[in-house]
Amino acid sequence: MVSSKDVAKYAGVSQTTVSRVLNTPELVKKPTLDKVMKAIQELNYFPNAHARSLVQNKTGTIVLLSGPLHNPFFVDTTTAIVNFANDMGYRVNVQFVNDKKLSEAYATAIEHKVDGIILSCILIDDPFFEQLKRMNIPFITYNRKHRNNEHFVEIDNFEAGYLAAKHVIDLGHKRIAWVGGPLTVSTFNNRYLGFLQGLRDAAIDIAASYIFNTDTSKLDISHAFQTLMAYPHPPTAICTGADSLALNLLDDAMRDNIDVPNDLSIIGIDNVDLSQHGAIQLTTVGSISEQNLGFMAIEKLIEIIENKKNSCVKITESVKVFERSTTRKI
Amino acid sequence: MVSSKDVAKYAGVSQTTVSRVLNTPELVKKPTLDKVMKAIQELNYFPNAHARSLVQNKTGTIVLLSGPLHNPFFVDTTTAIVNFANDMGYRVNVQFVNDKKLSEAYATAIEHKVDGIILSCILIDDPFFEQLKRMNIPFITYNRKHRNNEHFVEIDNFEAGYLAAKHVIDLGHKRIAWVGGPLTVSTFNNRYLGFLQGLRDAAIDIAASYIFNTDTSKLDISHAFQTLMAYPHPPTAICTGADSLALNLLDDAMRDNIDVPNDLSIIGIDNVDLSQHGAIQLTTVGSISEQNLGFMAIEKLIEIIENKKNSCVKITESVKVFERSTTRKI
DNA sequence: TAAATATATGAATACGTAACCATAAAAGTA
DNA sequence: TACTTTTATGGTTACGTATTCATATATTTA
Repeated sequence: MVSSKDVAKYAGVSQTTVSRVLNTPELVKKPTLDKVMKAIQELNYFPNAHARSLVQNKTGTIVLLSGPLHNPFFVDTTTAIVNFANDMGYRVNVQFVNDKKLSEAYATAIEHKVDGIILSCILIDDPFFEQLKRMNIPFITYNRKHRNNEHFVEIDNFEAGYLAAKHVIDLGHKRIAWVGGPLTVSTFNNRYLGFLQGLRDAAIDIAASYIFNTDTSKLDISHAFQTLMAYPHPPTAICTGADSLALNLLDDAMRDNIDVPNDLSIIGIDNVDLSQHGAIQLTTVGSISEQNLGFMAIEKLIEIIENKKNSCVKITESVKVFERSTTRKI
Repeated sequence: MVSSKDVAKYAGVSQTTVSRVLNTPELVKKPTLDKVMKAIQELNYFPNAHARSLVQNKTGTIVLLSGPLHNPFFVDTTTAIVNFANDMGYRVNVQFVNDKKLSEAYATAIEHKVDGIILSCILIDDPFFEQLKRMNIPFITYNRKHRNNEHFVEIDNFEAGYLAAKHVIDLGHKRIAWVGGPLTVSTFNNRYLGFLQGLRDAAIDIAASYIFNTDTSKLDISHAFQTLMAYPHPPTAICTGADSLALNLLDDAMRDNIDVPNDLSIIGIDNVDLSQHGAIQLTTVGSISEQNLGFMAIEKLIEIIENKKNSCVKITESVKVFERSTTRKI
C-alpha cells in the first residue's frame, strides 16, 4: 500500500509537506504543490483514514442502530439519516439490531471511536444506556427513548394512541381491538396507554381478549389477527401500535377476503410514506410536521457532535389523524 | 481515552501482555489474566479499532453502495446484505448513491481500506471501474454490472424483459407500452432489449411514443404515465423495467381512477417482497431462486475476501413470471 | 546595509495497537 | 547434574498520519 512517505520520496520532499498539500495547501509553494500532486496522481495514492483517525481522534463516522427495514418506518428514517449525514461529510455505519445483538453493536461502536450514535432500538430500562453515557460518545434516540434519555426525538405517542381510538369511536365503532408491540418499548407503551385513555374517555369497554401486545414479527401479528377474527363477535375496528403492524393486518385481511374498510376498519400510527400509496391508502396518525423523525434526530446529533449545541434535545412532535381509505363509519 | 498502556500500568504488566489477554488469552497465566481483566473492567477499557486496523491492515468493514430505499428492491437487498455481513463479523458502511456522488463514495471506501465493496450502482461504461480494480480491493456488483465485470450476481435481465412482453401478449394485449430506466444501466438496457425481442417474436409493432426510457424519479415516471394515458389510443398494458416503476405507475393509476387490471395491465420485474402484499398483488418477473440477490452477492464477496474463492463469480439467475392481480386478459 | 519578520520546508514525535525478538524461569530429558 | 525445551512475560518497533518545533530562505523594514 502506497503511503505518504512513498509520495514524499517520489516527489523529493518530506512527508510533512505531503501532509500539508492535502490539509493546508495554502501553506505550500505552487511548484512544490504541483510536484506533490503529480506524485500523488502517478502513484495512485489515497491517505489512510485510520492513521488519520488515530492521530486526530476523530473519525467522521456515525453509527446508526436501526430497526429492520421490513418495517417501512425504518425505511423512511434510514434514508433520511444516511443521506443527511453523508451530505454533512459523515459516513454511516448501519446495523439492523434485534434486541439480542444490542450489546455487540454497542461494543463495535465504542471500539471504533465513532463521533456519535443515533439509535431507535433502546428499551425503557435498557442497561446499556448507562454504559453508553459513561463512554462519553454523543448519542440521540429517535422514535423510542430510555427512562433517563437526554437527547431524543419522538412523536407524542400517548396522543397518537388516543387519537387513533377517538377516530374509530367517532366513526361509531364499539367493538375495537388493539394490536401493538412489546410494552418494554416506550413507543408502544405510550401508544397503548393513550389508546386505553381514549376508550375510557368515551366510556367504551374493552375485553382483555381484544388486546394483543405481542412480538412484532409477521407471524405473531397474523396469529393475533386470526385469533381476533375467529371470535364469535370479532372487532369491527383494529387500532394498531404502528403502520407496519397495520400493513401486516391489511395483508392478512385481503388474503382472508375480509373487506377493509367495509367489514373491518384498520388504523395505524406513524404515517409512513408507503401508507400513502394508492393501493394502500392507510388511515393513520402521524406527525403534523413534514419532517421525518430520523432527519430531525440526525440534524440534532450532528449539531451536538460539532458543539453547536449543548442544551438537551427533547423534541416531541404533535400528531394528527390522516384519514384515508382503511377506516369507515359503521 | 484509556489505552492498553493505561491498563498495563494499572495491572502492573506490560502492554504486550494486555494485548495478549485480548487476542491470545491461552498464552497468559491465569492469575495474570485475571489481574488484567479486572483492570480492563475497572478502567472501562475498549481497544481502539483504528490502531488495530493500522497494524493489521484489516478493517472488518465492507462498503455497500446501494440504490435508494424508496425502491423496494434495495430494501430487500440492503437488509440481506447488512444482516449477513454482521453475522459474519463485518460492519457495513451504507451509502445511498446517486450517480453524481459516486466518485466521493469510491474515495472514502478506498481511504478506509475497507475489506471489500458491494455495489449496485455502476454504469456499463463506468470510468471508476478501472480505478477500483487498480486499488486491489475485492468488489462485487449485484443487479447491475460493468462491461468488464469479474464478479457479479444478477438475474437474466434480457429473459425477464422477454417474459414480461410475452406474458401480456399471451393475455391478448396489442397496445403495449414500455416504461423503463436509463439505458446506461446494464439492467434496464437488457430488460428493454428483451422486451423488444418479445414483441418482435410476436410480430407486434410498438410506436416510439409508447417507449419511455427515462429517469427513475417519481416525477418522471408519473409524467410518462400521464403522457401515455392521454393518447387517443392509450396502451392497454404497460411493461416496466422494475417493480419500483410498476408500483409508481400503480399509484398513479389509482389516483386517476384507472382500474388496474380491468382498464390497464401492469407488470413489473424484480419480484420485490412488497409486490406480494395483499393490497398490491403486482404481477412481476423474478428470480426462480428463493434467495435474495443481495444475499448471494454478499456471501460470495466474503468468500472472496477470505480467500476461500479465487475463481470468478458470474451468476445469472433464471427468471419466471409471478402472475398476480395487476394483469388480465383483454 | 543590517535587522526583523514572514514564508516554506524538514526532522522528530505521538496516536494505540499487534508482532517480533529477547530473556528469565520452569519443566522436561539424558 | 547439565542440557534442552517449553512457558510466560517484557522491550522494542512498525503501521501512516498530523502536529509541534526547528531552520533555512525570502521578504520587508529601518
